[in-house]
Amino acid sequence: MANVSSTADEILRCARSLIIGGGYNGFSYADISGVVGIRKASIHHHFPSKVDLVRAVVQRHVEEAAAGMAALDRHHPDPADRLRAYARYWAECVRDPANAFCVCALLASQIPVLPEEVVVEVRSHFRALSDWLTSVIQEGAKQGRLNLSCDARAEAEVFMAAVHGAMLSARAYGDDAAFRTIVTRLIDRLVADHDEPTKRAAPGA
Amino acid sequence: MANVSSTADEILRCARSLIIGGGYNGFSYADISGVVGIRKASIHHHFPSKVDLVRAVVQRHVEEAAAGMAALDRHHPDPADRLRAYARYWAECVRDPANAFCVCALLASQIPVLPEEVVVEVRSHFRALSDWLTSVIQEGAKQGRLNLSCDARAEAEVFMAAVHGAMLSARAYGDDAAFRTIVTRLIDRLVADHDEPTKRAAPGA
DNA sequence: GACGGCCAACCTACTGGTTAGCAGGCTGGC
DNA sequence: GCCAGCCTGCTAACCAGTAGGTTGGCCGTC
Repeated sequence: MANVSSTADEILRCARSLIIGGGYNGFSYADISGVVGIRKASIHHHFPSKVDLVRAVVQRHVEEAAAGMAALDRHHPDPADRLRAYARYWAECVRDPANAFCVCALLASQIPVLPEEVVVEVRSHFRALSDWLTSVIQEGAKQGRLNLSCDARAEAEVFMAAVHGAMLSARAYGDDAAFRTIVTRLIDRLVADHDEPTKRAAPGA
Repeated sequence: MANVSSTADEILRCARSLIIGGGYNGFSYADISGVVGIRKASIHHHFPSKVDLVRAVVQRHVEEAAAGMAALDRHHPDPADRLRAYARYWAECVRDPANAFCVCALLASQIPVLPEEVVVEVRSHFRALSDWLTSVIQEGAKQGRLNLSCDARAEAEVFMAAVHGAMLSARAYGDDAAFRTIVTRLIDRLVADHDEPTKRAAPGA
């Protein structure tokens, strides 16, 4: 909402990248203190408990994701292009170690040991992303730009799962190109299922 | 290799389910001590350090996975059936909270904070699984049972990513049915791409 | 008597969190 | 104009609890 102080902002950004690195139990207040150049107690001043901090990180991610999806909707009238732009965005993130995973996807893997407050935020992100992908795919099908092999919701769930799994594979292989390969395949299959089996030639085709 | 003592075995099983719950930093020796009914020091007797313990868990998982894939090869001559059996196996695991994730997939998400010894084991599992899926899909394509939209390796990478992502979605939604939905779609698309768009009628079709 | 399995007691480092308090900026009242 | 009062941002010092790990020794058995 209101713009928070730059220190709280820095703490959030730092916590975010630490979570992306190793999840909820993979970092401590001391880690943040070291990076931001502030004492542990000062972090507690901005975020009383670790739960508050992580929840704030996730909430911000959810907001930014919503804004990002809205921006994609605005800038890419063609649903196929919208999916490609979404993929490009994440491909760029995956290159940067501090950004190489979706905060919510990473936290989702640790849900059994996560505080409930964080779980609900993570869940809401999955719902929002699935909803958006469903709408994009639905629109693409209506316009004849995308070829679905089942209903849009199911197609969207497969898409989302594959994107998250691709982040995992990139990390496991230690090779960010793995992400791009998988996601490109995924989109090609949706966009050019019948006429262009392996590669898209030109956007207007 | 040689069958270890039942205590070491219990420790391994316990550590495994704890890792599945929250990853490398999501459990402690005290947690295991509580569940197995043994003192912390005794765990160190069997596994000198946490790295040794987790590496052993992953190594066992890799071995069991190899055995499982070999068994699927033996019991299911039809590659499409083999993929379905693989999916069924994991669908069953996902129902059980102590088994609801692939140990290697979960650890892969935390690679940046993992000791190198564990990382190499995790990586080798991803390679082995990708190799096996590639061989199954290749064989299915040769036999005309599967319809590929790209080369078998790429198809296998998409498949593996989607399966891992489906585990994540099931966890995020708190609904193990989400896993089955996604993976069923995924296989249907491979098996019955052209003649049965949404649902497989009978195995012999 | 050597060895495998186990444990009590202990260790150091670090965890998330609290407390009391300081410096500086902004306010209102005189 | 000035000062009291308050708020924000920050910190040193401290806390109890827990992390992974070590030591020395007990007990059975082969």
